[in-house]
Amino acid sequence: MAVMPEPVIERLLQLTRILEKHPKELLSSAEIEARTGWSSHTIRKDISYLKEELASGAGYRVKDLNAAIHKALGLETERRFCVVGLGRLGSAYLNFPSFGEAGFTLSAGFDASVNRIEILSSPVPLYPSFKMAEVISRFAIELALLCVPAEAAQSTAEKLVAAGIRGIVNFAPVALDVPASIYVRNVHAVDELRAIAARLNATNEDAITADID
Amino acid sequence: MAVMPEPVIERLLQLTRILEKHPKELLSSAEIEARTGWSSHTIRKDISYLKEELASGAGYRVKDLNAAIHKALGLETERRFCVVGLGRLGSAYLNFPSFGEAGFTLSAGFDASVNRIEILSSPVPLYPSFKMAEVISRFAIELALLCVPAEAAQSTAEKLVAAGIRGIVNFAPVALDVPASIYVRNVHAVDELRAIAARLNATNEDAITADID
DNA sequence: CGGTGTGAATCTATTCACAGCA
DNA sequence: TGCTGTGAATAGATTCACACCG
Repeated sequence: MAVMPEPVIERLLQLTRILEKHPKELLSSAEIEARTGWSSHTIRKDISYLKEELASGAGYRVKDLNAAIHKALGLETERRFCVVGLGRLGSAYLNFPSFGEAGFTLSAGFDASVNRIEILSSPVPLYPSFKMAEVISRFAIELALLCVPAEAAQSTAEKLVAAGIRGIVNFAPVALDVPASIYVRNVHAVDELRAIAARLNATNEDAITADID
Repeated sequence: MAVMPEPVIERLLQLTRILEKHPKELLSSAEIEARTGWSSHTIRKDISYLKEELASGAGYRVKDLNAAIHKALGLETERRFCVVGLGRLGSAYLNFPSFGEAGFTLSAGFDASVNRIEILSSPVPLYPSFKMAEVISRFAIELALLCVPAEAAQSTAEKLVAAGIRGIVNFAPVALDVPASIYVRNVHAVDELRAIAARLNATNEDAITADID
């Protein structure tokens, strides 16, 4: 199989969101274009990487397509994760629905403050931070949502890496410095606002340039 | 000026995070490579789009570089935003620090439940959802953090668009269907976990393939 | 026909190589 | 000498065009 380009993976991942909620049985590449802005060519090409029989004369069979993407991207394997840092954001994720249905099992929560752990009610066991290494290896936890304050993010990330974690979703607004073998995805509301602001700005500048021409 | 490619914008945006925290006065493209994994060539090329004098024989002047990126990407203009949906996640963002220092002003919070609004303590004024259109236009709010439950996301997004919002950071795990002129950035913990899982999987498959060869 | 599947062509981004500057 | 700046070369992703299938 030709190796799947990075952007293709990102799009297929997003596509599953649409497939999950799609009410009808079939969905054509043209409809996906209208919904996402990606050209129907791109979508057909993306789906062709799956190398499966998914079409039916009038579009893709939604269920089969979704299953094929899950299979190709390895989303079928159940994976365990933990939430580190149980402030407002972290405790919000402790109680977030929809992890389970996506094949992710929340196995533990950690916080530096023993007090905080005792106060919080949680559907999963909570531990003080010093037990991180032990708990992560005992339950074979592979992924972490890092929700500690900015100051603590780097040192906590290092502890996670030492404990054998394989991927981190970083909610703290700092760039983590970890080995290249660890997968990090940054999620910062501020960065997202900035990304939109940069685009609003670009749009305005284009308009100005167009006026001058 | 040659138009700045999309990926360049993303990288420069991320780079500001590193610059903000960098302790020294100078930073070379080689150091950035070690920190981010992007090749020093790519970084120099990216920075060359800024068309400014930023080097000093031994690397870039951190402060100047940061300022130049802010200028080029239009991050200097103060922009107002609101938080829509004040459940656990939304109320966590009401109290998030670091928006202000990045040039974003939180101007309002909205929730469908009047009760909830009265209970919450908040540093900014809170309104019931039916006042969204009025408040957004009165305060010239451009951006929104959408933190409502999945079921309400689409209809709320439509109200935001009608109210004149220009960009949405969507925390609800659904793909929004909005006009192409509205900038949407999706932030879903589940999707980030999936993206990491897909990569873990790819790594394993490569290992297996390598064994076979 | 109204769709998909896919090599080939085009367009875009990254990498290279080396000139030039402190 | 060490590092940036940038046109040119390479690699990579998207788009196209058309064969093919239900």
